[in-house]
Amino acid sequence: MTLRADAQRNLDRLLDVAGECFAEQGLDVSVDEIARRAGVGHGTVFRNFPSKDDLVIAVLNERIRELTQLALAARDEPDAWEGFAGFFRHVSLLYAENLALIEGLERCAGTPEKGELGRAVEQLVQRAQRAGALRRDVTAEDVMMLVPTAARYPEIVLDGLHVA
Amino acid sequence: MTLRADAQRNLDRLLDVAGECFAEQGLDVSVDEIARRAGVGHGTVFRNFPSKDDLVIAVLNERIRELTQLALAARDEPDAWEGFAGFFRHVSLLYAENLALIEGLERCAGTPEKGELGRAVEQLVQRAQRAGALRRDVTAEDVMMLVPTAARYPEIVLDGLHVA
DNA sequence: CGGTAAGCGGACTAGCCAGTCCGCTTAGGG
DNA sequence: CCCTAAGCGGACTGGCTAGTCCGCTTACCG
Repeated sequence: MTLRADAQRNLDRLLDVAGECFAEQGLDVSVDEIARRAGVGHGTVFRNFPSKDDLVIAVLNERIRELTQLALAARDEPDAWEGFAGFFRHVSLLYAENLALIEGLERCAGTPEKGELGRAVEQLVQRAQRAGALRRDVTAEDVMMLVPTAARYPEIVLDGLHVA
Repeated sequence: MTLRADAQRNLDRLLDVAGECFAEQGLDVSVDEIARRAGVGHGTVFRNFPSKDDLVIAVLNERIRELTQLALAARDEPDAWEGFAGFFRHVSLLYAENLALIEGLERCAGTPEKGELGRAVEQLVQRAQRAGALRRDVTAEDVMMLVPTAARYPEIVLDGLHVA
């Protein structure tokens, strides 16, 4: 079962615009505003996503998949600490320019996307710990919790995480 | 011009209850709920505070004055780094159990209370820096920005701030 | 103890929100 | 090109919010 061409265009545009709105203004933007900026009626939003929450989760899951790709790439860096630190810096930047990540990531607990991200970051953390470069008393979850602050001060937090 | 005894009781109770509500649930609690928990009608809230925002600021200013007292006490600690670190740990705890601080402190920019707090923290920071124990590239403002994350991981962030 | 103004609180308004529904439009297969 | 169902969007609902207002209550002064 495939969508009509115009419907598919609207859906794509909707996800793009919703991503921008949530990033700029946080998850409290009204569905009306998203629909207006996407050039559709808000009825169209609710046909594609039964509730606003479903739209939020769809957008966040896209962002989470991107984070997972970053983590997997960082795992392939030759130096374990540099791989970890590079990932941390990159994610900090993304958080700094995306309110949706700060406000909404915990809503995705339990989704398969969040699980994959968790596993990827865990590998990164364990590799850096085995190399003796990362404090042994932090978990992957701790690391992700530290990112929001780190968004403005990544080097200070990295210094606190580093074993010299 | 002094308040009638019952009116004064209501006002005190209102500030207490509002402080609790904002701490537990954040600044989005409705005025209705605060009034109900304080045992008054919500008309009474708006007689004391022209808008909800005025109530929020009144509550936050109380918290800020408490923080300022902590900073002034920390300045009198014999060891400059321990004074700073103790203040940082204490404030982290307060943030961890008070949503209002996380959500609302920036609203108080410009109030005299916020100015005093800024000056007190600045003294603390400069003393620790003169003692060679605190990174020279952070300002008092940076320190206060780091607290929210530090609420869960104060020792890691302190380690990042410390000069060994 | 009685008069009065300070104080009270709930009914009311206006605005915003998510979510529903249905008559109109139009894409696209035959 | 025409027919039809997929898709559209805006009018509508219901619930929640901050803020207003006024008739009733009660603290407290003389």
